[in-house]
Amino acid sequence: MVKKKDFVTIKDVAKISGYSINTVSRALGNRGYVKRETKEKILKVASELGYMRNCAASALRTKRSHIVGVVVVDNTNPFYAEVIKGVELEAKKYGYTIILINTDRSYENEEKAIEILLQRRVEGLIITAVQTKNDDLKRLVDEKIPNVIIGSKFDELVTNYVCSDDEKGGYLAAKHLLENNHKKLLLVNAEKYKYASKMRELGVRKAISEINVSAKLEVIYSKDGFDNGYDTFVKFIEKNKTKFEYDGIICYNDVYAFAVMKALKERGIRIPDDVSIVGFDDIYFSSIVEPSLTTVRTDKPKLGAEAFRILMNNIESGSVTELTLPVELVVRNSTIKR
Amino acid sequence: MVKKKDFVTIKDVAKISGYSINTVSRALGNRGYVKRETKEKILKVASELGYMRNCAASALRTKRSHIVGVVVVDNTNPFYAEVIKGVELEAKKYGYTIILINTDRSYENEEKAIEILLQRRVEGLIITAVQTKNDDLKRLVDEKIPNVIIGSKFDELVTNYVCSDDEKGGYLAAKHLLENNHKKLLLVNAEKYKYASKMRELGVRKAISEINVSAKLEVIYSKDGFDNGYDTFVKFIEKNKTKFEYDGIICYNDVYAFAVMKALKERGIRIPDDVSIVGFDDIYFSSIVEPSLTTVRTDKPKLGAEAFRILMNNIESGSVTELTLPVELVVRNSTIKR
DNA sequence: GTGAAAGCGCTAACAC
DNA sequence: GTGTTAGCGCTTTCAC
Repeated sequence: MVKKKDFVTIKDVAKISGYSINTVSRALGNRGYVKRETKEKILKVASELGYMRNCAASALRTKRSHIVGVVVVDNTNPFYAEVIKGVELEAKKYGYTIILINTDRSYENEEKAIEILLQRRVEGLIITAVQTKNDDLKRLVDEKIPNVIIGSKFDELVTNYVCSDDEKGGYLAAKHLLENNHKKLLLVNAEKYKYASKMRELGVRKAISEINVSAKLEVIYSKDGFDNGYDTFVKFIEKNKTKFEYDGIICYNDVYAFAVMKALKERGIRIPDDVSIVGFDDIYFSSIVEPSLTTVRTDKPKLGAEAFRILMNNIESGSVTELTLPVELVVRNSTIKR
Repeated sequence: MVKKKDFVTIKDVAKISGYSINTVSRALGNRGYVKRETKEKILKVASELGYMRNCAASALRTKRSHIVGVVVVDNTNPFYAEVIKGVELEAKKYGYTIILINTDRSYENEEKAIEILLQRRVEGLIITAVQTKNDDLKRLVDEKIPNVIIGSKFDELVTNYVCSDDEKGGYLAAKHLLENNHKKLLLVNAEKYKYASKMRELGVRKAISEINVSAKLEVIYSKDGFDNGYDTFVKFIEKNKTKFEYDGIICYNDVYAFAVMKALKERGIRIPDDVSIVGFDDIYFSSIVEPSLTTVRTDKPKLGAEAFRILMNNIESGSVTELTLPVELVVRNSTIKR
């Protein structure tokens, strides 16, 4: 282990400037009474010496680390990437930094991540939950460790939540198709246990019951990710060997939509001529793919930024907030009037 | 500010277990001599009390934070997202966590990010540099603060580097087109000052000089990102009002390639029938777009993982490493034999 | 306004 | 093997 140069401490600044450690601390921390002139002198010495405060030390003393933990399923997923960015940007404004940990959809990893972050004494956690189990989250709530959950809700856990309006989103997607005279819908949903999956399906069904009860709806459920979505969908259409019989497909999210589009193209089924596709999230590539994807847009950076702000409120005042952000339908070229 | 429950400390564990603080510390830290039996008792008490080590405290004492700072241009860029993931995964194995900061392509932000991370006493930094200026990096090197730079090199800075073989990549892309009888190439490159931009262009030129010196090459330079790439390219082809005259386009990266593809499609120029397109990076969506993109694949998670490992080596032994990772051409449907 | 002294939770040296 | 003591760099009383 290479010897590392010691950093300049407040003590060094005190010695050189001739003031006490304490006065230096106050001057540097903009806190308590310090004569203007004294402060200037101290700041000068500090900057000359290249002083940099040691956050770990002040965190230890003040019990405020100014760090928040961010636990996500997968930071390479464009949706989470944007959420993370939202958190990071907002955190920066408040003088906070974020420690990022991926769980790769594993509950055990989620549990471990939380453990690690607590050891680091993060002031709070922002979590996009794996949702297969939630004992780890329950523990946070029980121990009153500030936390915000993004993108899902658990009835049994009273805590801070930030979600998109998933039900409304499902509703808008289905409404768009129904109003454009689609009659045979397929919903390629995520796994049933997921909150967003349930809500989006609810919205779809509501639209049907309101707008056209005679429209047909079939629902299939797929694990997360492009490959799983592709496999599930392909298996489904291969089983129904007869002609492909849907005129509109609503997908759990844009990545699923891409998978569906790929499978359809491979089979010579044209989009949107033969079948319309609607996605969810409006990730970056949705406007680029061919045809560009009609989708329900969620405000991902805002999801992150609001989560951070709610976390701060929770830390400061103990307030508990459930926030649902609006969604909007973005119509592009993957859907058509029939 | 809500009062927060104090965490259990080593002192509490000492009191309850009847051993000294020190013995407890050793037992919990797996360090020094502790009788097996004693250790078990202590661990039992610790777990009953819900003890969790305070990393900030031990970091202060040992001067090892077990944190590394990760500074990227933009975590939502699929390339960086994968690099980050590689770092994070590797860091986890070593018991490290990462603090992530975005710079949004601003040198000032990069400088600030480094400042913040140093205050947090990260053990080292992994940086994808903005490259417009590098005084901040120079400072790191001068002050011997462990750091690894990903994706670019600076002649004047002797430090750790991890890059993909950009020159080889450019070479492979051009070779592929030339060998498939393309004669009029366009390189849509990133800004000239960028390391990867220079190297990739070098590779392209080398291929031409080796394989077909009579092939034409034009180069245009664009700022980063889809929108900039699109604008630059459109402006370029609008200027050349005559018929579009290239039979192969090599793009700085896949995102540029998507932008180019979009602009071409809008003008009824067919890919690959009229013009072939080659990208760089092989991000996730490159296999999904239509037509799927021929591209030079870089191993992004490995770039991150290796950067972390090199950082560890540098911290432990002071070793300085420059690593270039191999690239490979992935041929898909955006290129064709002429 | 400024300084002295205590202590955050932990680990390292050194006794015993 | 275990305990005593000091101290990492900072902030927080509380004197003066």
